[in-house]
Amino acid sequence: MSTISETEIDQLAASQLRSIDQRYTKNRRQLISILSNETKPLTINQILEIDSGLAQSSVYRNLSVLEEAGLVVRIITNDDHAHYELDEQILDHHHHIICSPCGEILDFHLSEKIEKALESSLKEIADNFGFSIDKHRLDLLGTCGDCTD
Amino acid sequence: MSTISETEIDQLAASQLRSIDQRYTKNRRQLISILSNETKPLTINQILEIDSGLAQSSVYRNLSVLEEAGLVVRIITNDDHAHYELDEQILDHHHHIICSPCGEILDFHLSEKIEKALESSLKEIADNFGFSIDKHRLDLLGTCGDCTD
DNA sequence: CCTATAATAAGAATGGTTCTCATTATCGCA
DNA sequence: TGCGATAATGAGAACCATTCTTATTATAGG
Repeated sequence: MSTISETEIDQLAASQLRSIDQRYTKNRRQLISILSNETKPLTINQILEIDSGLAQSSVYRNLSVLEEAGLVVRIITNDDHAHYELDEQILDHHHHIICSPCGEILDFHLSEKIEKALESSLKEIADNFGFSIDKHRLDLLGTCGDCTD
Repeated sequence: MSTISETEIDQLAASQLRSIDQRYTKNRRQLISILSNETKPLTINQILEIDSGLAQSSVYRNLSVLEEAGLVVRIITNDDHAHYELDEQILDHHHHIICSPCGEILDFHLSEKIEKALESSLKEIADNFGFSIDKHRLDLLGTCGDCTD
């Protein structure tokens, strides 16, 4: 579930795809739609469960195109399956809380104060390493309530 | 390069392996030794380059055993290859700065102040989600100086 | 409504990682 | 120190998420 409207997402998607010479096709619309109805990152299998009409190979390819367009982010954890969600320009900057036993990923937000302090600290560190920063990610690893029972 | 001595690491390794009914064999000693001479996480291939006498399948299996024993951590990024380094009980708590183009991973430390603030904030968040936390990880993603040239 | 080009989808191929199993090493015990 | 039981090793096979191939279908632009 995103903070901006479905229409705005569509405009953004069309525009960013066009800028890398890609079309905003029916399949790609459907992927954006599925992801924008979720509050958590989905695996390919979860996407196929939601819409069994999609071809697996197309889902892989299109998520990859959407990632290149900066619309979707692929999340890699220790789980076997990658998870996908909308980019932060659509969702807001946030982080992930991951249940190691079941692989489930949920989104969480840091307080603005800590987030800012962290960012300025990270900027300084990157400078010292001679890195240009793209972004940071913060994961909380543990066990969810369901897996504890 | 770790802050505690090789001897202390060996004792820790022997003890923690014993506690999960595993032996501290020659191959496992060699892996611990290789990792303790590094300041950054290594891939399986890098480990095999350092000691070509090791069998790939044994390296995979033993790193997995060492991980179960809590001595080694496997780091998954968007890179194709997993990276391995000694656990934080040996190395100190730290985070990773990752070069997306070349896959290189370096260690960095956050100031104690920010680290503490972050930890208490994360603890609160985990409680709200009904999660028991194992640990957190913070990655800085960007491009290193070598890949910028 | 054509034509050129891009997207689709089914299945093959890829490749990092895990598994299998015959051989070798190690521990506990007498 | 030697023996027997059990664990570790390593070469190669198997696995499986992901990527690639290619023939077919859809789309944009004139």
